[in-house]
Amino acid sequence: MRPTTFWIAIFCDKKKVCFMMTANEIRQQFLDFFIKKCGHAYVHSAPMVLKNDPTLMFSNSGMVQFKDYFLGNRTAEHKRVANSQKCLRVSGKHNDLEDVGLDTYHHTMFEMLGNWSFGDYFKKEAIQWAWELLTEVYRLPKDRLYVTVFGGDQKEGLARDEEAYQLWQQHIDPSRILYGSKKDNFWEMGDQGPCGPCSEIHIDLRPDAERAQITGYDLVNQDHPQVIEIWNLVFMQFNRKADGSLEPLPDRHVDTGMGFERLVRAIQGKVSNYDTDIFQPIIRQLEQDSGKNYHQAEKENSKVAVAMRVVADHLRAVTFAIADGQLPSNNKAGYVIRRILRRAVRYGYTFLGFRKPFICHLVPLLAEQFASIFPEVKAQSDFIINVIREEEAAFLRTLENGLRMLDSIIAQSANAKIIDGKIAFELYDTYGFPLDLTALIAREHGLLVDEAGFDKAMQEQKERSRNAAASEKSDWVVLEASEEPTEFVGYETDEAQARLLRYRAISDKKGTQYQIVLDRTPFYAESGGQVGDTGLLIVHGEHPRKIRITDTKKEIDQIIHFTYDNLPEILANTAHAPTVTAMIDSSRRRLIECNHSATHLMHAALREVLGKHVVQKGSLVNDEMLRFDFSHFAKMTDAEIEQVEKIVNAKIRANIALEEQRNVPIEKAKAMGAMALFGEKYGDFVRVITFDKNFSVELCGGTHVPQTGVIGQFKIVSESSSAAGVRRIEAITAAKAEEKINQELALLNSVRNLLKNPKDLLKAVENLMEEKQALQKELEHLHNQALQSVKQQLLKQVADKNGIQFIATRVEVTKPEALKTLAFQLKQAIDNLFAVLTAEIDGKVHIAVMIAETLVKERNWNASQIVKELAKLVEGGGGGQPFFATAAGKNTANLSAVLSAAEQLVNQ
RNA sequence: GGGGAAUUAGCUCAGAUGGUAGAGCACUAGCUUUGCAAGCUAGGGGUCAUCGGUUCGAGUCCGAUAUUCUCCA
Repeated sequence: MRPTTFWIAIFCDKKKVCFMMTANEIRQQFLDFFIKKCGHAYVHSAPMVLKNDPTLMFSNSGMVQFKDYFLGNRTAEHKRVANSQKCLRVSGKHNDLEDVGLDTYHHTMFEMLGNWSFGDYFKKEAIQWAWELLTEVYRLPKDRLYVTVFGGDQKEGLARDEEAYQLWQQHIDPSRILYGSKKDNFWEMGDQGPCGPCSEIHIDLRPDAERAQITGYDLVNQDHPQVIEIWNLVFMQFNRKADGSLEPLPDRHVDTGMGFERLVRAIQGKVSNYDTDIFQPIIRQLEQDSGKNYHQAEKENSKVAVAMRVVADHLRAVTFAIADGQLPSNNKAGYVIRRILRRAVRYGYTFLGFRKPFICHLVPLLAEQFASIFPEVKAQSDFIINVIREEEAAFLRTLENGLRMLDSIIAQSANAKIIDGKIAFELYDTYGFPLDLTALIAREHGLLVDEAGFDKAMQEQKERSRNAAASEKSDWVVLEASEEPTEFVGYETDEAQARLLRYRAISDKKGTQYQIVLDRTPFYAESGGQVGDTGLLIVHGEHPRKIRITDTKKEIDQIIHFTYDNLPEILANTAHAPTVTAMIDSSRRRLIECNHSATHLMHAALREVLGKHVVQKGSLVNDEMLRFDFSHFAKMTDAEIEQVEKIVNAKIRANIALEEQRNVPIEKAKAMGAMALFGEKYGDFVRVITFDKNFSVELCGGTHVPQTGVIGQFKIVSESSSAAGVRRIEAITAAKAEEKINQELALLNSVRNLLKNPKDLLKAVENLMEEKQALQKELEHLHNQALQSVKQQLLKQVADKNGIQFIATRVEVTKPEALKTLAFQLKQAIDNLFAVLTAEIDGKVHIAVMIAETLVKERNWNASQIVKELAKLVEGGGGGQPFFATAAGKNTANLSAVLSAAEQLVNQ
């Protein structure tokens, strides 16, 4: 990474010309300062989207990727590290998604600059370096800076952080140091885990006149938009346990986080993060595309400015998420991304007048902007653009539907002057219409929305969901303390002796499960798409006991075994850390391995057949099948699918031996041509799986067949789309494939037998279908003809009675539908018609009454009422319209009575 | 995992309260035009997602299934 070395000249303070650092330069100076001057190692940002952490969906701060170091689960490779971490926050104290864009300094996606000490330096250096960087390198005015230190907490029994106070005094006047409460100055990762006092640096960016009136000291931590925290130095020295108590950590760490966007704003002297060169290029593009002016809108306090901020912010979140492999979808992390994108579309739709996808056009700008620090966006920009465009288009359609629906609701509610809260919620729920948008449109029509009703409906829905989820974790029961991560021996063996180190209970609606940690295990934990192993733990002792393992998962690099068996009871009489024999379900594992190795072969084959743009976007491997999602823009043709199958099966027959290399330096692995995935966090050393070094080389932690011949057979069963620009293939291997092929062949055989073994089966079926259609047409035609002749006869029977063209007769037809058709045809042929047609079909009497519209009006006759009267005679019922009605009854003996009753009607 | 909605012609969609399945675009033919673009006229095209139920009668009401969308966790 090289600093971009151009300067932008700008005018500030009207007269003075000063030079302003670009955002890219500011970031680079931070990294240079800690790396070159203070001996830190640079670490690339972890993916913004997390894969193996059940407690968190996204990196929400810089420390997430270092969590294990703080927890003591792993020792750091470098004791001093500096980085810029991509972060995403959509909920929390200040980061509720619905608030972002309303102000000028909160974001969903942001960068967090940080310097880190893992058991190395502590408060002294952290404070000194922070001060030096801000005041000497960035030359921020000292008279605008304030710092806070932890003021102690009686309830926790924690003293003031005098040490930090003393250290700060060496740099800054005591009148600029504030003591803070536990809320502001004691940092915790969550309910449990490492924590400690922190010290924040705040900056007062108000104009001098305002500063003279009220001092910045009084505005620190008061939510003033111009007096803001820019850097938080966290000194981790405690571990919070599940029962709430604190214990000192063996090693003390430093974790600092500086909000990059705010820092840039402070250095560039702007009143808003969005006025910095991080956001301005995007906003300028938006101005061009929408024909609206941002700063004008800002002055007028119009929603146009909010909308541009929302779009500029959300664009970043969505783009980086997709670059890290998280596509918008309908659940979990994917749903968060979808919601963010939709919020941006909504604002663009309502306030910027966009009716077609517009966010996707901004991606190239962003890709260029971050090319040096986060190249993953530029490398995939075509793909990202496609995904965003499709998602935008889909939501715009939904929006239009909702608007139509809202229109009709407004039309119906015009008298009530209020829109039912339940309906507003339905709009929100089904069409993604937020309340404010519904309210806005309602207001334009002079209506209000019942907000209380909306909240109630929302609350009810949340309640339903919560009851369905909710789980509770107990503390770990530690049988033997250990800081080593579990050793995985499953590459070599299916069975191993191990010690049971700790376990805990997890309860939810479905019952209680136990999680188990061993010192070593052959159980593969679900990862990289490969499902976790199942199997048994046998607890040794006088009375050996079995623990059935139903699943194995990773939790921040710990291998966790899951069981529903009652662990406290099983372990009741065992000494601490009992010895167990851990054995996986081997036959299941062998099937999984076939599918996993086949996935690698298929991945390589796809790249050969479709092109190098094919990149894995998701993978599932279990004992039944494999599922593989990859980037590709068109449906695969049958020929392409066939070719992929052919290549994979050829490689299987070639019986290529597995080549497994562990602890390969990542750079070397890449040089070998190994496919690494975006959005996947790799360590410095990786495992490389090769099947023929000229064919398939992948970084992979999963388990594989020893040679490809074991797979036996490979068969693609479906190819479909899973998202915009992403195709999904499902395939089967080994015995499953054989079974499937045999089934299909058997099916084909029985069809062939049915058709008496024709030469060309396909042609035979086609003929059959054509013939059937022709016959159907002909039958219809004949039916019509038959009806025509009946109609001709009926026409002759029509007689004039008192000026009414009357007919009442029984006809021979086979379907009730025919009575109806005849009645309508008679009506078309004869004016002033009064027709009563009856027929006996399937043991029931059917009656149809047709009355000319003129008679309906003149004589006030009603076919519906008449038919009801007539139906009574045959113990039936019926109804219809005034001019035409039908009925049916079961008393066939009285059929003629119906006809004479009809005659009487006319004679009256 | 839970709630809600949608599925009608090749495509995009209408079809209050159950009562003879429709429009626009696309398609075919004829006419108009030097040709194109287009216009006019006529026509073909439907298992109203599937299965079952209620009813004299179901695209419409009820139940199940499938697929898609949507909201919540």
